[in-house]
Amino acid sequence: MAAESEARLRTDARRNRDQIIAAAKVAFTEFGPDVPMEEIARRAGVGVGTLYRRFPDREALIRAVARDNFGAVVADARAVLAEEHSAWQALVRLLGRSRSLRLTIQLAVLSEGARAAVKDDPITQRYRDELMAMLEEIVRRAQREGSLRADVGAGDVAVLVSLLLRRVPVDSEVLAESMLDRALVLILDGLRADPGSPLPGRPVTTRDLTDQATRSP
Amino acid sequence: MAAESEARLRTDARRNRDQIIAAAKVAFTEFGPDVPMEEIARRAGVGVGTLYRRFPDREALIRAVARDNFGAVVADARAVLAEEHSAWQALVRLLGRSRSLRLTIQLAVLSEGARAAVKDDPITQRYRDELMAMLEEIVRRAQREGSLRADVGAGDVAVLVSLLLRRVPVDSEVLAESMLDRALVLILDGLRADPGSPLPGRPVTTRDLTDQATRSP
DNA sequence: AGCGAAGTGGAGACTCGTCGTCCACTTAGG
DNA sequence: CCTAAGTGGACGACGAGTCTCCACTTCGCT
Repeated sequence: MAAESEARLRTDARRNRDQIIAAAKVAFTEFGPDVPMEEIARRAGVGVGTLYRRFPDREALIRAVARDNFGAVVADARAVLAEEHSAWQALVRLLGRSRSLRLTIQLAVLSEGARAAVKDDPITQRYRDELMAMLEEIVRRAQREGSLRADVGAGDVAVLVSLLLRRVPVDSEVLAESMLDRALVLILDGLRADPGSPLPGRPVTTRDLTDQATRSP
Repeated sequence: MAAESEARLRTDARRNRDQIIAAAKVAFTEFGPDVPMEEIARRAGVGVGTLYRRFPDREALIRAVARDNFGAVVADARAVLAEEHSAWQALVRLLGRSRSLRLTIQLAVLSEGARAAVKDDPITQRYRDELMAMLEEIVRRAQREGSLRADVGAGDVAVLVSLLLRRVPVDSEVLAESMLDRALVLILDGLRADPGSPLPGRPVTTRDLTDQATRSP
């Protein structure tokens, strides 16, 4: 349905639509999913009218961005998984903080509103499930190959990444980037296989994370 | 001056003032420093009028809360530093995610607005400097005793803690708590002394963090 | 126990930022 | 060259939050 109406777009309209999504990606990453619609329109070089014509409300836009972005991340992850034979290396590459992964987490995990908007979109849902499955697969393989500590679950990894990928309010972009690069390495070292300290509780699974909305017993 | 006017308060007024600060602490921790003034008043069991009479605007309230809270954290840290002879243990205890430490970071590091409000308050400033100095001291001692990896600075530690202490939007409080407990241990393991991976760049100092506002060259 | 100064609460006026519509105008493309 | 498709941005509506104002209550002194 959406695909149908999109396909029939006049070429200039199609171009504008793409620009809007691209602009929204950047704006969402930068300011979060509450950024004013007008800001997005401005960055896309279109009027708000055009934006609203294409996406009747913020939710629709968020959904479109989420699809686009989740798709990219899934493709990325698949590629990494295929190329890298060391599961640990795959994990490291996956967690390398990329723009799109950051936005994905922003939309899917943090931010109440965006989560709600995305929750019921079947396409995004499929992507998310696939992503989680891949993460679990990597964690399992890395543990089997002995590079990842055995007492963590994929959820633990996800929690750490989501902590790391949140927007940091530091003025200097460069400084922030390098700080986070270091933090990532430190965190990865904490995940390395060798006792270190015993972890409290039981491993966090991906289910633990996704169930958060359903308030299961 | 502030102290003078506070001292002259009628006992009931003084009580209300204390309740307001207590309520604000909780509300700030829970919703961030933008929580509506009315919400704070409600929790304190007073009217907004009373709130505004005591604190002419949000900034004034934030300043008062910051003083109160920083003071507590500093006292805490001092106690830990005195009791614990292992610097590593001191570090572990310090980073144990306490309510007040969380609020402190919230106000002093995250949140544009609060940072601005607090920046020029000399009392808070002194507390902050003292806290930073203590952290540096601990890091130095822990490195000398060989428990903390040598290639990190106090700033690295601060960055990790601030990552960890941000509000996590998970419905189940209990689950969130236990997840973060695990994340903390994982992060601490990454800080442990033993090679692991080489860190990129140079150690982040506390100066790197505090200079963020002044955009130095 | 009476009195004035100190303190209170909350209704509502006001501000501000954002949304989303509407329509006169422009443009793609047959 | 014509028209259906598309555009932009001014503008009214609106919700959330701030802060004032003042009739009323309470404290605590004598």
